[in-house]
Formats: sequence, C-alpha cells, structure tokens
Amino acid sequence: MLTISQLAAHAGVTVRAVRHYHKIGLLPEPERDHSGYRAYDAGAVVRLIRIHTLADAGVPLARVQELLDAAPDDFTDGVEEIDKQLRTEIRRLQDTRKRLARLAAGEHLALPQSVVDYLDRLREIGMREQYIELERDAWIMIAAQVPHLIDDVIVQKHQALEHPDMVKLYGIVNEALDWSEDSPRIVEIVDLLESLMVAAVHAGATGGYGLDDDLVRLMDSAMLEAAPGAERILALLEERGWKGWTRIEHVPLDRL
Amino acid sequence: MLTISQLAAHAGVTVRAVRHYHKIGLLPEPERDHSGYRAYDAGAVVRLIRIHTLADAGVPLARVQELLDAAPDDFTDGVEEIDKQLRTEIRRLQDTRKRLARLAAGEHLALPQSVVDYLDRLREIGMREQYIELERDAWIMIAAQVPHLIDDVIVQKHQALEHPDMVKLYGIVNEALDWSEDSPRIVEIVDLLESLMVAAVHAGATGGYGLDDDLVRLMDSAMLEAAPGAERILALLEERGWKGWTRIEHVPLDRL
DNA sequence: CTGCAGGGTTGACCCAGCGTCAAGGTCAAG
DNA sequence: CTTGACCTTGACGCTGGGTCAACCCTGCAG
Repeated sequence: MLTISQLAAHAGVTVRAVRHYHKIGLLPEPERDHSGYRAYDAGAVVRLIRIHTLADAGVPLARVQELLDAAPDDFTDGVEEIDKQLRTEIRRLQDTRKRLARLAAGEHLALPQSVVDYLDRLREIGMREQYIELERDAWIMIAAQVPHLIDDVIVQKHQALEHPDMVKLYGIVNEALDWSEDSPRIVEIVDLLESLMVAAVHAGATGGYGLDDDLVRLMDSAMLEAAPGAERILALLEERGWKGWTRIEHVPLDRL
Repeated sequence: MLTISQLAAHAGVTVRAVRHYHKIGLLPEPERDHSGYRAYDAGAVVRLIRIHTLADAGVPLARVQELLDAAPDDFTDGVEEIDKQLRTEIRRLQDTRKRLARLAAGEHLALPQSVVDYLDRLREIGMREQYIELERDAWIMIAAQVPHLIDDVIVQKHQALEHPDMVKLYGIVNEALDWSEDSPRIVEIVDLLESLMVAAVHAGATGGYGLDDDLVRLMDSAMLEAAPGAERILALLEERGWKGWTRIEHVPLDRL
C-alpha cells in the first residue's frame, strides 16, 4: 500500500494534483487507513500515469475521462478536436503578437500613423506638449469610435493649417493655456474663430467631419474639462450666433 | 457626465470590464452622483481606451498600469518582454501539439513502440487480452519511471521468449488466470519457474533488469493484486529458496 | 399615482489547474 | 518527549472577466 506522496512520486505528479484529480472525479478515492490517510494500490499508479500522460499532452482534464475509456476511433476523433483547439489558441496568440508589434512599431497607444504625423506638425508650429496631449486625447476618442473617418479628418486638419489665420489661432491658443478664466484676451480667440468660421461657411464647409452627435458632445465636454476659459469662449461664440466647438454651427440670432 | 454604460460604449468594452478595472485599480473610481451612480468625465474615456488598446494587444492587465505611465524606452522594453512571454507560450503550445500527435500516432497511452510490439508478440503466442492488460499496466509503470531502461528490458524479454520453457510457462499462466487460489496446478507454474530460474542463474543472469527496489516492490504488489493465486506462488517459491517476482533472487535455504 | 421597462448598484460564483498557505493530526526516529 | 516529515481538510490566488441574483433609480405611459 502506498501513501499519497509515494503514489504521486511513482507517477511523476504532485500530491496536490492527485487530490485535485480526486476532487474532479478523475481518480477514484481509495480507502483510508486507520489514521485517515489514503491508501493506494498499484492500480492507482497506472491510472494516475495514464491521466498524467494525457494531461501532459495537452488534453484538458475535463476530457481526460472520456479519452481514457474511449475506443480507438473515438480516441482519435477526440485527440483531433483537441489539436484543433490548440491550433486556434496558437493562432490567437500569434495575432496578439502582431498587434503588439504594431503597437511598439509606432501606432503610439491607439493612434494611427496619420495622427502621430499631425501631432508632430503641431509640435513643429510651436505647440506646447500640454496642448498636444489635449489634442492627442481627442484623437484617441475619434480613433476608437470612427477609425474609418480619421484619415479624412486629418486631411481636413492639414488643409486648415494652410490658412494663416488658423496658424495664428493656434499660436494664441498656445498662450491661452496659461490664461485665467476671465482673461480679456479670450475675445481675441473668439474673433479669430469667428472669422475662420465665416470663411469656412463661405467656402461651403459643413463642419463636424461627419462625427455623430454622441461623439461630438463627448469631445466638447473633454474640451470644457481641460481648458479653464473654455466655457467663456463657448458663451461668447453663442452670443454671436455660433454653437458648439467640435462641430460649430451657425444659429440665426433670432432663435436665441 | 457619462454613466458607466455610456463610458463602456465609447471605449468599446463591457460594463463588467470597467468595473473589473476599477477593482484592480487600473481605472480610478469616479465620483458618484446623488443616486450612487458612477459619473465619468471625458478623461475617463481616454484612459479606458488606452487600457483597452493595451489589453487587447495582449498586455496582461497587471502590466498595463506601468506601460501607460512608461517613458518610450521603458515602454519598448516592456512590450519586448511581453512579446517574449507570448513566444514562450506559443512554443509551449506547439510542443504540446507535438506530444499530442505522438500520442495519437501510436504510442498508445504512455507506451513506446517497442512495448506495443512486445505486447503484440504476446498476443501472437496466444495470450488473452486479460493477461495483456496486466502486462501493459506493468509496462506503463516502467515506462513512466525508467524510460531509458525500457528498450533493454524489452530485448531481454524477447530473448527469454526464445526459450521453449518460457513459452510453455506463458501458456500455463494464460490458463491460470481462471484458476482459483487453491488450484493444485499452481505447482506446475512454480516448477517451470524454478527450472527457468536455475537455467538463468547458470547462464549468469543477474535478474531484475536494473530496476530500483521501489519500482520492483510496486510491480510485485501489482501482481499480487491482479492475480488470485499469486500469493501462493510466491509462498511456494520461497519454500524452495527463491524470493520475489519482478526480480527473483536466490536465497540460501538456511537463511529462511 | 402607479406600474413597468430599462437603466444602475453590489455581491458572489464560475472557468483551469493546480500552488500555496493555514491549522492541526500522525508517524517514526533520536 | 520532541522533532521533523508527512498526512488531513479547507480556502484563497491567479486571468479576465461572464453570468446570475437581488435590489435600487429613473423616466414614461396609463
């Protein structure tokens, strides 16, 4: 008669594993001796080795039972299915590796290359990291929800930067990050914005880049959270008949 | 302000996942509104998207935190290490597939081909399945513990079968499976065994095939469990100065 | 006002395959 | 008698949440 550790040693498994196999019903519980120790016979060694062999070969414990009693044909079928699952899992991990590689390569944390390039351009025209981060966060949200639109939007942004007033606006915003909420210079921003909007409307722009209402609201609120003077800018714009930020719309003054 | 399900939708994860991230400290718990609902701001959306992006790329949640705050260099290092772990895991699964394939191919449940061949030879000389199973179980134990010895032992077994008395012995054992414990014919087995042993000792055999004491005891007890008349055979052998079964030793009668 | 649907909340169990305490009983040896 | 090794049961931990359960909150229709 063998103790549990002798049994485990003979089969090359741990004591803990043997008890686990008892619990899940793979290996029948043997009689206990007078002190409550499990007492195994040689047959248990053989059963345990067979279990271990299958488990070690990648058969899930839940399927070991059926394979142990299976006829050769069923055995082959079962093994084939398990192999299929292994292949699936391997492919999944390989996909994961690819995504990870892309992450490391340059799509810096959820952003496609076009956005990274655009942020670099903002750096080139002198925007501070503090602003870049705000902008980056906005792009992260867009990339997550409408990745198919993002390259179009980026193109429009690049085009907008061709306009000198837009570059000027960015310059002021760059400074405005330090302004207090009631700075008188906020009006400068509003003036510039309005002139850009008027020009855009003249040119037939629809604005909003095709983003849906939900996302637009989200981005607007992100802006409000991030910038101290944002609320005042929106209020001033509204007085002049413009509404929104991510997607600015012209509202007739008589409707206010 | 967003509810948890709005937040989850914006980031493309489930509500349950968001709560999980709270629990493990990946995403800070936001303020609650007057009714106890979590109220999220747009910043939370960004954090959540970044978490999701990393997790989705195969970064373990436990390491997401450090990567989110990591400097680019540390980030690259971390990603590389995770990739290494992924490669290791893939290799492990591929090894598993190989073992599984060998299992299906023919190494029938823990037995090398040489043993399968030997069992086939036993079938050819007329041994019944009932005996083959006993023998197979013994080989499973040997294969599990001293796989490097098994081919040597098999060679010796094949050689032993060249001796006509051995074949005769197997024939009797084949019938003996049905004998009751007190059958008078058990003596025939003992006679044959003794003559074979004497011949073997003359030929200079050492016996036991190099198996260690532990394994020998185990196999002896397996035999005792499996065969009804086994104990009597061992007793009769012992009267004549032989001890053991798996490894039979000559003991001078005066030492009994 | 009330009922109902469709949100939200926390809590707890579930998957695999054991590893790893914890707290205590048993055994053989010095 | 003590020590140390081994046994017992029970329960938590890990991964990444899925899936109830039971109950609260909100808004809308009748």
